[in-house]
Amino acid sequence: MRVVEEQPRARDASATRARILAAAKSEFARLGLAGARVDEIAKRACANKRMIYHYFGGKEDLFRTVLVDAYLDIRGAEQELELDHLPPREALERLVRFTWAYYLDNPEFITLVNSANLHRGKHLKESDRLRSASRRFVSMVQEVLDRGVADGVFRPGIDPVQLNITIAAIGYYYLTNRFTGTILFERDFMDPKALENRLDFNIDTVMRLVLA
Amino acid sequence: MRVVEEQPRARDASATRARILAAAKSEFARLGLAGARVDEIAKRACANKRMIYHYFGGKEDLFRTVLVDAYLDIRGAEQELELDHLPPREALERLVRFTWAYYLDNPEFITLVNSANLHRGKHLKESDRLRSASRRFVSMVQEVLDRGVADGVFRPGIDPVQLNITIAAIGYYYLTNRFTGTILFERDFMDPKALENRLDFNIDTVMRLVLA
DNA sequence: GCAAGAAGTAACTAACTAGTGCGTTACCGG
DNA sequence: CCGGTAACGCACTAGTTAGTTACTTCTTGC
Repeated sequence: MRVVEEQPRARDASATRARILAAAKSEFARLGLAGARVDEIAKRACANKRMIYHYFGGKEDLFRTVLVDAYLDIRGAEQELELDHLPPREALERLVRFTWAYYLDNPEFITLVNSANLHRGKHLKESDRLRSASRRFVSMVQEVLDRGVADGVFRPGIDPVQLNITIAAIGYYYLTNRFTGTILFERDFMDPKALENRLDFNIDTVMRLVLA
Repeated sequence: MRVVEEQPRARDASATRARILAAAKSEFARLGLAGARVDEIAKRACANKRMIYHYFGGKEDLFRTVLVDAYLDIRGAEQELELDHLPPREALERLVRFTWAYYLDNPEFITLVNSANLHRGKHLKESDRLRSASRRFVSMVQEVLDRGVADGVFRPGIDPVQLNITIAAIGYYYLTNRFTGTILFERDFMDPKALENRLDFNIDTVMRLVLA
């Protein structure tokens, strides 16, 4: 029996922290806060459990960090859409498409948000960064609406927050409830054609909602 | 110190079973499958933990029963709407109002569905009762749509499943994410006026979606 | 009125789980 | 090159948790 000499890993604090965060995001998304296991997160991160407590304090603090990161990621991506470079109708359609694509590409985001709300939002209560990022997002949509009204293509008086909620809702609900949906409605919610149909339906819904 | 003589409770299998089920529904809704505690469910049901294993088999089986019951309840309530007695527009508005009111009156339903989907729907996979209840529900909406098209008030070609998903989504998302929503958008999602506004917005959304 | 099964209880267990105490090792500024 | 600090790892613990064993008590059909 030959013993393979294990190299002690080169020390890299930020890389270890990042690996833990990535593993935690995946585990919390998959199993929720209560279902996730600290030992498993450490194992998947190829880090010692002790490091989780060193960098993040504890399971709940790690969860909080994962949540804030996830929200900052989507809010950051939204800012890069450059909706102000597009005519109002195209800008709004682009937002609907982006939201749908983001949920599809980042399925952990949805379950993390569900977990955050299962815990009544207590892990996000005092995050000013998130609040200001959201504020910027709402005013971005407000601007698109204003331009649309000025151009006469959108009807006036639409609340941008309600519109945002609806844009998120019609994509989010379909995807988060795809398992029960697939069972109850006896159609494969994740079939590429079904996904395409849903996106088309959603764009139509939003357009009919705002068009003058 | 006077010892109060405890009456042994009259034996009532179905009542005990029902108490366990009610307590389980509340606990699973509050904390999820992983977060709920069997001991706590027994305690809240004023039942011995052994009875849970006696009546339901185990924690996961209890969860499954809670989920099926919850779905059968909403599907049953929908059947009592008698949409076929109303003109198409009123029928559809009634469905939107009902869905919203049901979520508001049964907040556990939403978190149970979220939990079911976190576990990828595995607890509902082979429930034929749910599938047939859903089928009846879809055809009920289909009929309303058909009548609306025949009357010339609804445009043709609307998929009743997509419509149902949207009607559910715009209420469900607002309510399930009310905690993060309240924090991020800095408005009280549960304020009575806010709830009223949301319902109005949703009715408007659905009507614009279907009207010819 | 009595046998037998059903309802109910208490105490237990084996496995797990978040968190820690404490020692070791690499790296970096001086 | 060396001393201190930050990164890292092992092994443990105290408390939980789902599930069970072994028993008592009530109810009901005959």
